[in-house]
Amino acid sequence: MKLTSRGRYAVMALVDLARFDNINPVSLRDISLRQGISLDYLEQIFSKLRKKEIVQSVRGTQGGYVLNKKAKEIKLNNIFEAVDEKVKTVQCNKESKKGCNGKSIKCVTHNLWDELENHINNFFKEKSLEDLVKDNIERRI
Amino acid sequence: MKLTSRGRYAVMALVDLARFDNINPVSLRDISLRQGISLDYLEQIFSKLRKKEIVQSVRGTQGGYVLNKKAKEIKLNNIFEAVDEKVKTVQCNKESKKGCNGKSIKCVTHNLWDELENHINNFFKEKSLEDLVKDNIERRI
DNA sequence: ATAAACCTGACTAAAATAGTCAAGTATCTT
DNA sequence: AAGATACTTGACTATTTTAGTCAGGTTTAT
Ligand code: FES
Ligand code: FES
Repeated sequence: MKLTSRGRYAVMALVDLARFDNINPVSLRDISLRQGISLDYLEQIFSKLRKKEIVQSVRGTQGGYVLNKKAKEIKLNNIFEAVDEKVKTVQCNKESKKGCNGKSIKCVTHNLWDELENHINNFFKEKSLEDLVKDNIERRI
Repeated sequence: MKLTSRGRYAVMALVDLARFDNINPVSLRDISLRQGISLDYLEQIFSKLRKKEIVQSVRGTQGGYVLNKKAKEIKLNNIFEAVDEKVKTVQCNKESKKGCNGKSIKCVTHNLWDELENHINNFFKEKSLEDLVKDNIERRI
């Protein structure tokens, strides 16, 4: 199981944004430079974040992005959902002969993976962007 | 983040094995049929499980595999480790200019991913094969 | 002997990921 | 009005990983 870059970048970028958007919108170029993430890739990611109303865009010179909610109200699971970083542990193939078909037949481990999925998602639901920013400021990164 | 088939199959197969190895070794062919997993793929997986001493093989006719430890002592993290299903959340690229280089420079989210990794691994360390078998018997699957 | 079952390594196809590239549009500054 | 900055979109590509196949063994009970 691994975390994809897309998910990781989304969180990195938003932590950056949360720290610097107090005065002016933050341009993706700045985030790109500070966090070492490809500008083009950031654009893809922010397009998704905007559609899910996690950030707001400001076009034109001096434009950029701003958080669309309080950092406290943005949880990790919201971010991941927005960028399609979903936790998927079950198989449950519609048309498998044996085992994982999800409906009538559940494989011997189905419940286990369900538990795991919840376990992970709980972690994401608890953490807010604000928590992350605070952590960072404390450690002076 | 998703669980790979290899990891899922390894656990499915071992749960099956744990239920049926009391009298005779269990052949991969039987597991393949019961769980709907490709025999060739199972062989790859069991080769790894054997090397990590989670199962023991019995060659020849009527051969098969047997658990090498008590089901209670086999934890999920042992299984995953054996089949290289590792949890990887950090990036920490050795040679990245900005951000994740892991040594001197840690990106703004490094600690978060570390926490996540621990969170997930704790789940794996707690669950034993015995727990899973019991669950299954209770639910009469 | 022979069949069942383990053993091994190489090979391949498909999917997902991590980007890149190109051609815009909107808005601020001068 | 011109130019620069920065958002917007969609298509395209390379790389990597995963999942699975295949072929050719060896061991051992009967
Ligand atoms: S994971 Fe859902 S039935 Fe196997
Ligand atoms: S994840 Fe370790 S430095 Fe970014």
